[in-house]
Amino acid sequence: MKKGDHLFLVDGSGFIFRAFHALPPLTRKSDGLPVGAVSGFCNMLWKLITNARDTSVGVTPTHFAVIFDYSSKTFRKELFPEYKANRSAPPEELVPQFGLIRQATVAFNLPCIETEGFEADDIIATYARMATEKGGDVTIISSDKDLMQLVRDNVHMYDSMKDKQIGIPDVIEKWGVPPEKMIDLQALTGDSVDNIPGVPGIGPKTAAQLLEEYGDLETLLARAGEIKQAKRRENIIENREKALLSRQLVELRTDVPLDVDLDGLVLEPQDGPKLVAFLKALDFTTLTRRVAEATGTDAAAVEAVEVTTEWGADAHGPDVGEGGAAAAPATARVETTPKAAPVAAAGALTPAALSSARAEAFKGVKIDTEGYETVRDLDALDRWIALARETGLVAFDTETTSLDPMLAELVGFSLAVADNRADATGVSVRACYVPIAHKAGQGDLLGGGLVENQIPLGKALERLKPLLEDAAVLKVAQNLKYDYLLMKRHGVEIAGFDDTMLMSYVLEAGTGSHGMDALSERWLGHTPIAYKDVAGSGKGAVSFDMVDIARATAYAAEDADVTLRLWQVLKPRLVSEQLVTVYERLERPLVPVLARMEERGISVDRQILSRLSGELAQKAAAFEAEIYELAGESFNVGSPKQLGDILFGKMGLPGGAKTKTGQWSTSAQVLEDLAAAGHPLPRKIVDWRQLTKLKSTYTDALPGFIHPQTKRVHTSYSLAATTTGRLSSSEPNLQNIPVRTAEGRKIRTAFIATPGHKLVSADYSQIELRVLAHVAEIPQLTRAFAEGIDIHAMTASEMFGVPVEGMPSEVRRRAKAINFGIIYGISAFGLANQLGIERSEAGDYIKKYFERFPGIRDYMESTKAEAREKGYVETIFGRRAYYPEIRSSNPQVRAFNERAAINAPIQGSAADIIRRAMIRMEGALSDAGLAEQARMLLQVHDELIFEVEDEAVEATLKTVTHTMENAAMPALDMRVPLKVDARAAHNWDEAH
DNA sequence: CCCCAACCGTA
DNA sequence: GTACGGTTGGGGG
Repeated sequence: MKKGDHLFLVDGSGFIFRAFHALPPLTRKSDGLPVGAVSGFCNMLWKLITNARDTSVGVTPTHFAVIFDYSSKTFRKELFPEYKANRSAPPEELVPQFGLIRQATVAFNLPCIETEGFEADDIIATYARMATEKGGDVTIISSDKDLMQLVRDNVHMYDSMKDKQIGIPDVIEKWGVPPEKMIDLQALTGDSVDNIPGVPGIGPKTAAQLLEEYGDLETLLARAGEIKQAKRRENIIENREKALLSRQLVELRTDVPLDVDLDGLVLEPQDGPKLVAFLKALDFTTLTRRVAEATGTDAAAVEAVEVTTEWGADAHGPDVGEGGAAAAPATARVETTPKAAPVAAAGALTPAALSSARAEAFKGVKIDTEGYETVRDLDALDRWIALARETGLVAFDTETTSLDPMLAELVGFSLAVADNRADATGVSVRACYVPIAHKAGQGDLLGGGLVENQIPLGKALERLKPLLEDAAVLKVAQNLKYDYLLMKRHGVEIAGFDDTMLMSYVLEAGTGSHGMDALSERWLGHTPIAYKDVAGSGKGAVSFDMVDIARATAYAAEDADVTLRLWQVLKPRLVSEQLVTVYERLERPLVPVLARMEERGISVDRQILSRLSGELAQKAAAFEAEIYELAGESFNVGSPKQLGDILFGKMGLPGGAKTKTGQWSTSAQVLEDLAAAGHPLPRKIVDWRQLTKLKSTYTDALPGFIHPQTKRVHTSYSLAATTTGRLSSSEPNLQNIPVRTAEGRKIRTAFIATPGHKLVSADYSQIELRVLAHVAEIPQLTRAFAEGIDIHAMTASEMFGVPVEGMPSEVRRRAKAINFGIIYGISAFGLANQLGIERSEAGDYIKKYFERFPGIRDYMESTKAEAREKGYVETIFGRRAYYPEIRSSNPQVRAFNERAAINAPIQGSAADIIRRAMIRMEGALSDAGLAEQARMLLQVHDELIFEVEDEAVEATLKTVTHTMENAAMPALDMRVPLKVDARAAHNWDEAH
């Protein structure tokens, strides 16, 4: 090693833990072997070996080593037996990956270093010393704070997951001390993870301050008597020995005896076949392809190597992989690289076969993200538009400055078309990116001039509008609602579209994410460029207009490309699964409806919220004072942990339930019980929590969502977030605005109609019980609904033989709880909890209920059976909800899935009904001549909220009620009438 | 800085 | 007992 050489030291043991938690779980498809951390490790190594210069490391390594911990028996353990004593066993999915990562290192032709009795950190420290003594530079690939003491001018750290280099200023910024004082700082603070004691009560801030004042640990200990704060002074004097011991534990050794010297760490060229054989064994298709290409290896000709999950002291040496000890080694199957399947003409294929053939074909073809065209002028754009018109099919995607379509500015858009003249599977896809508003400069106040050679926004829209609004050309997008809303703000109303996200949702609700990356992975076997790799993440993130256009082209055009490929696979699958109707009647038409609702937003009175915030703050403060008084000390009331310590530790109250982490629960239920037993404090806590909840979640947060231009609040609805078919609302969530308590309802008074208007709220009465009566065909329920009888009273009367007239409220309350319980897939445990009765008594109720309503038991049993057999259940309109875990061997998991499967057709059918009402609503209002006067704003599962001109209120109430009550027709004539209550008022509280 | 657990708001 | 999303505290790197 000489000056100018650069040694990379990878903290292998640290990486695996971090990668395991940071990366999504990944398993080998053939056998479920967990390989997520190994995958992250391999990708990181490959990137550093081939491309370190383009990362924030900025240099190419000449020397390279991967360092591991040997075992837990180290010199530190001898020094301090409790060292790392509170470490729990690693997660079971992680265990097999330890061995695989060592094997990966060998496959990469990299030295794999470990030394008995020392930790990886000591070895790293030793090599770093050796290299710098020879004049070389060092980069430690880790973000572990324990290694920060090594940072120098010529020793850097590198966080590979964040692509961030850590130098001296970074250490100072983060810890308040330079790297060489990190040892003293850690000696003072200790480390609960490694069980290093430190000085109690001293955290990083205090430690940095003390070191700033006294220089170093020794001086500090010598002059501890001078510290002003009494408690701190005592602590330090008392724990002097602990601090010194901690220092010994924290300080890294730089004299570890090493078998391999620096010259043994010279970076060797990659052995293509050897590495490919390993990567293939783990099914890392993308990386296999990359490596094969870069090393000129014919991947198809390489046989996957056998891999082993063995490791540890017994597995050391060259015999790795031969081991026959405890765990049976997981062996890879040998597999050839998929080739583009020969496919017959589309006309000869069934939809199912076409979908599969396309998926197979796509999986065998690499997507080349460098081959996309950047469209720089109108002639080129016109050629693409002509191509789209010619084929009648184009994938469209926008790139913007924000995830919020109400705030986003258009930066560019991408198009993809399929070449019809290629084979019928449509494998040949061409894509382009059209930059419009990319900026140059550093993003400071002055930077940010438009990059040259971009089509101006106006010109682009002028060309794009006729294409997007022409229903004869099918536009395909992923999560179209976003692009629809954005384009609508630019005066373009997209017509004639499909949405791959909604297609996936219809096909497989309940089986995971429907985001594009996940779909691409699932259907195409392709990992698209990650957004954060283009625009950064966290602090280093930039908006898309600051992204380099070449990079933006690769990313954006790939999105359109992938979207079109997904469409080619998913569209025929909708046909073969007979889900076209669900998609076309319940999903796709809702996109423009929701986009318009979001665009309209609702008016929120800032003054009301601000006044409420003030009131809540005062009341909460008063409660806090009383709470501290009763507790005898002040503490963070918002911390369940601290609260638990006070209630069940200090005050010795009887603890009730435990949380799943073993903490005492301080839930409202537990506190209510304690209050009922005569303890004054718990009641105060409950009240305090209510007030602070209202303040932080609603009165403080809502004003921040008021749009700067429209002055209204625009929520975002997700169409594909739930398993059952419900919508969800976020940013802000307007589906959980308080209503149950008087205090909470005040928040609803802030949701108001603009002058000259009213808010109309229309909600379905008992829609889920009506759906249940319909699907389970329960005569008593059907009759009661037909006659408009109080359904809970009827239930109570049937069960307990009590006449409805003069029924005690407690009896009705119990029947009501049972009715709700049925919808939720009742259990004796849950019902007992709800009613505060014994489980046996709850069991008796359920038994009696089933005797009276045997149709419900039949329905529940048949629904469970259906879910078990088919893996999914269906709503009355044919929407599917998948429950793959219903066959779990874990009884708890199974029971949970059974209850969910029972609930899904009920909740989901109700969701379908209101979807149908929403889809028809604008037409109905328009037919009634109300299009201009009544605007639908919000949906809250069984309720729709409109803003209506005063004169149009009566007519709107009528139209809305009628549309909602008849929403199931004509597709379905329900056995039970649907009932809607609607009213109008100035604010949401009074309208509801 | 990110993630999870606990808690709690709605239907 | 179902379905969600948001806030806080706390633990981790």
